[in-house]
Amino acid sequence: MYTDSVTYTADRLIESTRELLWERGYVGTSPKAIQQRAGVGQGSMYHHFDGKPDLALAAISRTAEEMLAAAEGQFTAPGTSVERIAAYLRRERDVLKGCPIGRLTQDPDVMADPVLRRPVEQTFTAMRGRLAEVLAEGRDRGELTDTLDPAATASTIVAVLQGGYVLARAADSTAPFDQAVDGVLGLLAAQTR
Amino acid sequence: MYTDSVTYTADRLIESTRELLWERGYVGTSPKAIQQRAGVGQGSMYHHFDGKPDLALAAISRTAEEMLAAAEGQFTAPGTSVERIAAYLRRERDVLKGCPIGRLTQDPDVMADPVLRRPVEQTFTAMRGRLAEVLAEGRDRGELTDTLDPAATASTIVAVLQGGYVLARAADSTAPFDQAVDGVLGLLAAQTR
DNA sequence: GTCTATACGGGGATAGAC
DNA sequence: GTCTATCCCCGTATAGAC
Repeated sequence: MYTDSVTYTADRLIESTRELLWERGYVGTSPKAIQQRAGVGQGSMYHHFDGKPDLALAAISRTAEEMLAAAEGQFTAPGTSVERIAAYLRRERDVLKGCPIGRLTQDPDVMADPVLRRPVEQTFTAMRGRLAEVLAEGRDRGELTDTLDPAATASTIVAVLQGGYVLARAADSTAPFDQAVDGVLGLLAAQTR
Repeated sequence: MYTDSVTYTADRLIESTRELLWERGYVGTSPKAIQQRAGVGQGSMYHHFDGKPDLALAAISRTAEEMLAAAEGQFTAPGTSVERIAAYLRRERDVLKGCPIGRLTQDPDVMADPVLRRPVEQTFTAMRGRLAEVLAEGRDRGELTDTLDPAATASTIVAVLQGGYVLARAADSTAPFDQAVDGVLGLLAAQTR
């Protein structure tokens, strides 16, 4: 029964849930751990939220909103289509922590619950759609070749980001992430005219 | 104390561990679930393996070997550099299940254990290195432009694959994966001469 | 609103019989 | 080699007092 009327205690609970979901995923996060990190007692938690899924929904929704808003900041900045995409890909990130939304994709209990699943699905649908718009705009302005497929390329770019996190975590280094980003931007540069 | 001397029962345990790690990750997989899926009793499991980490190491190692061997099959096939990469990216895959190695990257307990972490790290290091070789070969043969960066592009390609899985799982559809692959191959086509 | 008590199954493993 | 018994702590709550 998550609503937006958030008290101070509830907010602390949501924040520690966000952190733990990011670090350990849904399956790896227990109510007890959430309470301890928030410095909130058992009774309080169950007073403000129905349980773990309810709390997770609040946390995931908040993270999803922030992610899209942050991206939008890059997309609406001045510059060419490719410049804005480069700014987005290269902006400051906690690369080794990975994507807080993308990681949920691997969580069987999240994917099995339609309510928890929805914000994850919508986030990526929105991201791909928005990037496709930016690319289409670049093409229409004559910045990009006519043969470039905005939708496919948008999916490629989002995939490079998500996959870059995977490579960085596997290597315990941001280097492969940066390489992957440099690589796709190099390929994209060849599409400018 | 995992070794390669594998009995029939031990093999069944390894196989069910592989499946469960793929479906639910390390944190989400219990010894009990492994035993039940393998049709093997508690005592048997602890006779053949020291415990969950030991069993996981056997499972992960086997999966990692298979993954690299499968990729090598595409890379050594006849055809141009780009053709072989396209064959690799487009080969039959269980896209919605994701990558059994890549998903471990999100598992805090796997990443925290150097022994379990190593095969994950090595798999991606090898994949990126091998793809870079294939690209460098294409460049040296004059199939690809001289300005293409083999190492960066290799990371991009592996990232597209890993990220493609994420997008597919988020959408519960293989479409974004296929789009991402088409997108990167489209960009790569512009590098051929 | 928050606290403590209580509950019940599961995770992960050990012990010893067969 | 495999089986059953047993262990202890944790996950995920519910109940009721304050």
